[in-house]
Amino acid sequence: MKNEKRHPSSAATRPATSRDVAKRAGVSQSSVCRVFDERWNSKVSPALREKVLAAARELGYCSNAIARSLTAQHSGIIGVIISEDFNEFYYDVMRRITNSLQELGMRVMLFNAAPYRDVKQVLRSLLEYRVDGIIVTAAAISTVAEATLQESPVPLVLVNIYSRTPFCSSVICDNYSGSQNMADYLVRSGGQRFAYISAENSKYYDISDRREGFLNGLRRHGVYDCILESGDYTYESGKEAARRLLDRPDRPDTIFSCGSRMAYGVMDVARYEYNLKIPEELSVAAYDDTFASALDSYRLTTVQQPSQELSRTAIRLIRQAIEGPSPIETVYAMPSLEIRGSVRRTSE
Amino acid sequence: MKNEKRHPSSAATRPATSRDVAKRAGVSQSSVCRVFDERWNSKVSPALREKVLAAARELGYCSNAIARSLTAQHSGIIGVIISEDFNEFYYDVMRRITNSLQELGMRVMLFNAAPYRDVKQVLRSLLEYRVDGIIVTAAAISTVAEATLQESPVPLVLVNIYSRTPFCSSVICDNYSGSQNMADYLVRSGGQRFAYISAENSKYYDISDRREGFLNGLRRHGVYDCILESGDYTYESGKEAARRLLDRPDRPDTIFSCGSRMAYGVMDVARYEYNLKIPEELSVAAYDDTFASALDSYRLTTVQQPSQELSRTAIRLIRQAIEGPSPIETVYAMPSLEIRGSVRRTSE
DNA sequence: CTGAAAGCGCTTACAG
DNA sequence: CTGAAAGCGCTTACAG
Repeated sequence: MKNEKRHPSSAATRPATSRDVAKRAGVSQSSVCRVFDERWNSKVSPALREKVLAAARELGYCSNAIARSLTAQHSGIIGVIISEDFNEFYYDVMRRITNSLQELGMRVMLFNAAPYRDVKQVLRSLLEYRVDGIIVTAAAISTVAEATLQESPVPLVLVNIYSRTPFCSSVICDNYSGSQNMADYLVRSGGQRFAYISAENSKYYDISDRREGFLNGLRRHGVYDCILESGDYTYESGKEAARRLLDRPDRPDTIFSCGSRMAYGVMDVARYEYNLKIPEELSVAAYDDTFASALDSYRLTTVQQPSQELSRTAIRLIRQAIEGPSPIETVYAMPSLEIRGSVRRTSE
Repeated sequence: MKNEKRHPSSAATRPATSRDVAKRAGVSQSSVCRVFDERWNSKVSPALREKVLAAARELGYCSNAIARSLTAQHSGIIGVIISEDFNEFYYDVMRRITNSLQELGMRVMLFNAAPYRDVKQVLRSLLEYRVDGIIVTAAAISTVAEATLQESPVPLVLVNIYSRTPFCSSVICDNYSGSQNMADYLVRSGGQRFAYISAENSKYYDISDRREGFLNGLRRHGVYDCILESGDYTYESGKEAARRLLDRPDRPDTIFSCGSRMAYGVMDVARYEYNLKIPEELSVAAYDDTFASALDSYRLTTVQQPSQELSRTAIRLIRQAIEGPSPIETVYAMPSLEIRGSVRRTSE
């Protein structure tokens, strides 16, 4: 379906420049720029100001940020690197970061660092555009990528990337505490035989913390036994792990999964294949609160990651780093428990 | 948790320029640039090339895309405008668009056009950075925003925004056909009494097409009766609509919702409050295939939007428009049916 | 408060 | 194939 209309020719007449406006208004080019520069426009006489504004309006003047970036030696652009395979949670974080940056008058240049794609290239692109700073909000950054990032000459902030030897500021969900708190809750709710489903093969850094936090949380209550299973974060792998778990003679009565998608699989297998009642006969809980958790068919109790705190902190850290030399901070954001109906309450 | 390390000073030594490299390599500045310009680097002698590359490596030279944009009169940046309240589907579209653009060597400048935020401002920012083109992938663009976009001097492509008087190219899901095909399927599956849940109060353009396509699809099979209900796209509103529907003496046996979240609400109310078996006693289907639809607890039959075709077409259209004057196209992308278990099959 | 001039780091004809 | 020069559209001292 085509018609005779055409796009505005991309070879259209050049947009007006400050020089054009100056000529029309009968003032100097520098004066025009001063009118459009917040730091100066108070120190400009109202008369000149009016003339310039009028001329600018007539010519449809729109100042050239590219030229400004070149002379001002900062671009007003923040590079944001996300990860290809990221989920609802990271999407939410990205949305918040974009919003905040936009409100602060900064621009976002977005890059997707697919696992297979070279982070080096992405970083290079970012540096070519002389971004003022970079926020890396990626679950899956390999250690080689980390080495690359380490060479960045511009301020960097890492979101949810754990580094043994911090070379820049970062904000991280406290996965250990999140899991530990869940362990507390599950023990107090009356759990007896526990199982934990991990996703070890994943390149996500945070997995071991979630497991360690959980196991340690149990231990603090004198529970030293916990069946360990694993999947790959998918619904299907959760179902398979559940079958292995529920086929055991020493079947667990409480299953905690390091991701909610796997937990949906556990619940569906338990109910539809093993005819188990949830939570009466089996308690299920998971890390990461995704959409389906709130639906009546699941009502899954979860550890909710603090996406707002994460993004706020990331913004604060990157602004600080851009302002000038600042100490490297590692901030831990506290997750919270989202209690729903998938865990039975026999005690308390 | 702070430590003594510091971010690389943002007032660090200036990055090396082509002039620095030239000096070090003992060649002219233009030669340096030619080595780094794909269009030229074949017409450069290997000897000179080597010298330049070596010097560049030593100085850690990274060409300045800002300066290049200024002289080359194009920035290599595409503005992408998304909508604050958008869902999984739009997120997927955005991801694909970002990926493709990145692979084509273009940069993405991302803006979030919240309904309350001025599209005018977003457009202005984009124009200041002299983006080469703009892709608007937003479900919620008001007509006033449309008027603003209309003034864009740079090529524009609209994704899923319907305009009565097309002023630029766009790619749109064929909501009418999607619904009509679902109507076909539901009638052939043996549906008798139909209901449609809309979300009329939404500012989304596409809603009436989904309804009309559905009603017309029914009519083509001689079905002129369809109960009309409405919600606001949320799970809760779907539950409420379901209660009203299932309380009727002429209770429908087939419910089609214009969004899947509302359909989850319908299913949960039907099963848990009305003790209805799905699909035996009630068939449910929805527009838009989101994650939970594939879970065993729902197995919702849906109309799946063609996110890949949508993004591919958007890329093609924006490239065309940037290349030069091109006819305005309105491309319709065909959705497909994702058949699962939420609709009974009594005939055929 | 305003203007003239230099310069940001490239690209692009134009010579040679 | 290589270099010198002008210019992209701003900002930033420096005068006045």
